[in-house]
Amino acid sequence: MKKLPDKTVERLSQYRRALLDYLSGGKQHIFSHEIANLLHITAVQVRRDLMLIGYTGTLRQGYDVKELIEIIGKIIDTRDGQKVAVVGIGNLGRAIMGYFSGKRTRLSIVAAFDVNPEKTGKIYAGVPCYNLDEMEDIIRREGISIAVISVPGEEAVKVAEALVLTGIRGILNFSPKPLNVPPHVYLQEYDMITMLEKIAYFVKKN
Amino acid sequence: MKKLPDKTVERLSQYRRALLDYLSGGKQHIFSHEIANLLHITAVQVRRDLMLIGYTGTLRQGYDVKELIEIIGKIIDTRDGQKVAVVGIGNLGRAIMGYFSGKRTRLSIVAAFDVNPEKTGKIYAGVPCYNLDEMEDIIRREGISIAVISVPGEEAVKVAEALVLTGIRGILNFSPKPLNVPPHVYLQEYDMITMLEKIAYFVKKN
DNA sequence: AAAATACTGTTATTTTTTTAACAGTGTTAA
DNA sequence: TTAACACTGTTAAAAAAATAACAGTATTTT
Ligand SMILES: NC(=O)c1ccc[n+]([C@@H]2O[C@H](COP(=O)([O-])OP(=O)(O)OC[C@H]3O[C@@H](n4cnc5c(N)ncnc54)[C@H](O)[C@@H]3O)[C@@H](O)[C@H]2O)c1
Ligand SMILES: NC(=O)c1ccc[n+]([C@@H]2O[C@H](COP(=O)([O-])OP(=O)(O)OC[C@H]3O[C@@H](n4cnc5c(N)ncnc54)[C@H](O)[C@@H]3O)[C@@H](O)[C@H]2O)c1
Repeated sequence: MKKLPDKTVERLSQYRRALLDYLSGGKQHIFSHEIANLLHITAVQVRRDLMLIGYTGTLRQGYDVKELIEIIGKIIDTRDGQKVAVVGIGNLGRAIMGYFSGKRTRLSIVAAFDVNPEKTGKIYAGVPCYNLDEMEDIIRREGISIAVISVPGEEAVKVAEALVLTGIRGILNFSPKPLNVPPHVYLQEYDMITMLEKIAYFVKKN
Repeated sequence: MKKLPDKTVERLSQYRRALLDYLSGGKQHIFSHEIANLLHITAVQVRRDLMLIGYTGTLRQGYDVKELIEIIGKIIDTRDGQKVAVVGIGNLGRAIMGYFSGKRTRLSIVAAFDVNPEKTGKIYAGVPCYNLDEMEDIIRREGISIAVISVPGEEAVKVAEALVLTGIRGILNFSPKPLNVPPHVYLQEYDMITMLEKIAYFVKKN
């Protein structure tokens, strides 16, 4: 299938979670406008996204919830799930590890890395924390494809370079330093200060 | 001035931080392509953004760094800065508080709210944590205009409704529940699982 | 059985964002 | 003093995303 638009993929992930929730309410089918209500978007957008993935509902009945969840899974997930590493087990890194632990999902955090000897060797949220030296080995051995960077800004650039060398395929960067990675590595940056300053701008009365 | 595009505002925030960094290197002026290199974007985009804010550099010299920093400040910041509250002092909430503490910026976290009596009454990263009951009072009294939501998903919708009633003007939501706020409240959602699943999709070999 | 209704799927349009093209201009080099 | 150069600022074009328009169809209502 042709690559889907970025924003459509984001919404598919959200549809799936909303639908899993909805399933527990016992209903088997759902209309586009109902999905739209769950996410506070429009029904057109939902239908357009579903069109793009080639899933077609039934007239007057809407979409089969289980089927749709499954289809979305086929698009997003790999057969065996993908493995994730967190680099930098500070306050944010630990919050992330804690948050993911126990969530059943096709994405599992299987390794953490840090340089602080007080942290390496320990287990955080059930996941071992290794020294940065071991990163390449372990990422290759475990087949980890995605990394989360939560080291201080000054370190992030070096860490990203090292990650690229390990053959990682995707990076989620929480440090405020813009990273530069080759095109075969999918990079998603999230800079909290930028987001807050953006809000500040739009909130400001002129 | 006319409202700037969303993405331009994001980049302005990033320009400013990159420029502050650059200033410490002692240089007074900077070219568009140098700014571009700092953020790993293109020089055209930089020049276009600066055009939109009406700032004009000098030929052959580029932009005056201090001046540009100041102009961006005029656009993003308010005279007295804006006050921020964090609702939900769990792992993520505390990480955020810790991260912001001591950063000199025009955005300051001045209050935290939680429902857990073990947390309320305490000070986190220099900021008092109040009971949720007091939220409306304190937000109004302090003139807090921006809130960060880091409560569990099930609570987020209620919290957001309560926040809207306090007269808050902007919300940054970290819970995975999509929120619905009136148009005068600027909402920015950040759903970490969605972002990771998006990466998973683009990283997946087909 | 005709008309109204309530949906889906798709194409068309609009809006937003990025990228490209290029005219203008002071500066250096020939 | 003319040509080449190295920049900026702006307009034009392209790409991405959201929104609107609408045709198609099974079902219900009249
Ligand atoms: N805490 C937050 O809420 C928050 C918010 C926004 C952005 N951030 C960003 O996330 C990053 C981490 O923030 P934090 O609050 O967790 O910081 P922190 O100082 O608590 O943690 C940083 C961790 O990274 C480790 N580290 C340092 N250099 C390393 C390296 N080269 N390789 C591996 N590990 C290394 C440190 O030992 C430490 O454990 C920073 O870039 C920060 O800007 C954090
Ligand atoms: N921890 C992470 O890295 C992470 C990552 C992604 C998303 N999130 C989201 O952020 C939110 C918080 O995550 P966390 O890991 O900090 O969870 P947490 O359970 O550690 O903390 C939640 C906090 O919210 C408080 N709370 C509960 N109901 C409340 C209410 N009605 N009003 C005020 N406070 C209330 C709790 O007392 C607790 O202190 C969740 O929605 C989670 O999905 C967290």
